[in-house]
Amino acid sequence: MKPNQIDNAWQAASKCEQCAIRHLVLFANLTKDDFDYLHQPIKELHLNVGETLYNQGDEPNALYTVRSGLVKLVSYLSDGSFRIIRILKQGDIVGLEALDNKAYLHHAVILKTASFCRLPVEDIKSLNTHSPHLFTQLTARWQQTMSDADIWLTILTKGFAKQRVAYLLLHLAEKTETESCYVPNREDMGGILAITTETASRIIAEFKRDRIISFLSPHLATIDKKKLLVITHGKNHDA
Amino acid sequence: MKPNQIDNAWQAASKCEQCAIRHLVLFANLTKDDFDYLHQPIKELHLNVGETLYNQGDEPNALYTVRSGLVKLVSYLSDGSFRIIRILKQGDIVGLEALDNKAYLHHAVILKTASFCRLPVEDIKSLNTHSPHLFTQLTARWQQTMSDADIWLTILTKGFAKQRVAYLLLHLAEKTETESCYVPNREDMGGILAITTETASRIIAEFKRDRIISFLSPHLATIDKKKLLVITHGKNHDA
DNA sequence: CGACCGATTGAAGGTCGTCAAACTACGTGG
DNA sequence: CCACGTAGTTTGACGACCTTCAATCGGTCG
Repeated sequence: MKPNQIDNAWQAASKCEQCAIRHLVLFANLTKDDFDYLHQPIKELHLNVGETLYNQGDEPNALYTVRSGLVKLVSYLSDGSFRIIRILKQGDIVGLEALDNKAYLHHAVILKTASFCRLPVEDIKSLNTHSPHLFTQLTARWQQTMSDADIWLTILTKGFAKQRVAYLLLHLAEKTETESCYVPNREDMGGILAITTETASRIIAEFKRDRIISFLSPHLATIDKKKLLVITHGKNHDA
Repeated sequence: MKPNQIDNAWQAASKCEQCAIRHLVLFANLTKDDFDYLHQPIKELHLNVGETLYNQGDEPNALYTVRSGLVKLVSYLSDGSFRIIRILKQGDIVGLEALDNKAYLHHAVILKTASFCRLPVEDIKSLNTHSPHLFTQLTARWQQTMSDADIWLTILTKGFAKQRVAYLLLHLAEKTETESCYVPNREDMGGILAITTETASRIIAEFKRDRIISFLSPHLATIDKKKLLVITHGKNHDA
């Protein structure tokens, strides 16, 4: 156990100009002059599965660019149950609400070992005051976030549980951009899709029997995208 | 039928400095100097129930502040069904995605006779380049939109249809801030809550029998907030 | 008046939640 | 090495809830 996850996770300052995923991140189109407005070098941090980047209600003084891994944003309801609001991958921004100076709105929990760049709110604001470049990127991120949220709302409230699970798997496969696909545990799937763990389990078990999904490890599997796509579209065609 | 809704809806330019709801709108904290960056006076427009402000895919060259009335953002799915993504009231911004220069993401349809201020995208961008005041407001609006979307996602995917209808009515009552409450037709309620028109109708009919809701006109009713609150919280207590 | 649209109600069936139990994997300790 | 406990997954049975399909009712408009 580390006495302080965050402190120990700090790495040497990143060099934004040479960043390998620069095209994906918030600072994508900043000029060399723009970087001079940063008060301190941007720091990078690494977190493991289950660790939290921040909690709901924490004072928000930074936002984070996801360099690798997966993060879930979790919100708890008055009855003790929870809902997973979003899942963020490489290039996404975690904690955009920090710009509004109030409080973080969710718990940000690591799903898959992740690394981040920490962007202090003051720097973002200062940069934005002096340069129009960042505004464009911020607009795009906001737009992206809204658009994602709309898709979730549209798809995840539509159709049978089976269709929703199929869609979720396809969505997660997009995020990883490989043949293998991260598969959340059944409880998290329930939290994402608004179904019970049992229902999630039944459907995943059925997919396994139908060879639609094959687990390589507890949270990693290969999926048959064609079959899943068919399931998302129509009714159950039992072959 | 008007040959062109938009043209005829134009009113004389509004005087932003004297706007009665200035504290609510995007230009809330602009200075007198800031307004000099506007290329043309801000125009106001009025639309009636069923008219559209813009359609999904339209080229986005303006965003709109809701001065009065109600607007629904509608998205159609591949199977022909639709989902209502958000409902916007006084002070909300319609078409924020215009800033990202691509296309409107939804159909914006008037639910209740509404008036808007039209804010050209070029003006917004120009203003933002010259003044930091607008950025603060934009951030706040984005934040508000995201926050609303999260609440919808959380609440509307949780619990029985009856609880969801109850919550929706309370939510709509908040929007109007009076004893009377706008009540969408049953099909729209279905589109919002991801239930069928029949289910929506059954629940509203039951609420009417239980004196929880009383219609003043087809789309206007008084509601018993206490009883509705009880319903949103717990299981069905048939009295 | 008759057509039409939306709201309402009924009946039947399917899906999913609830409660419960068995099973697996994993780590601990005897 | 094996017994044991814990946590997550799977499976079963039952019933409530909601969808589907259909018919009826009420109001408006031509």
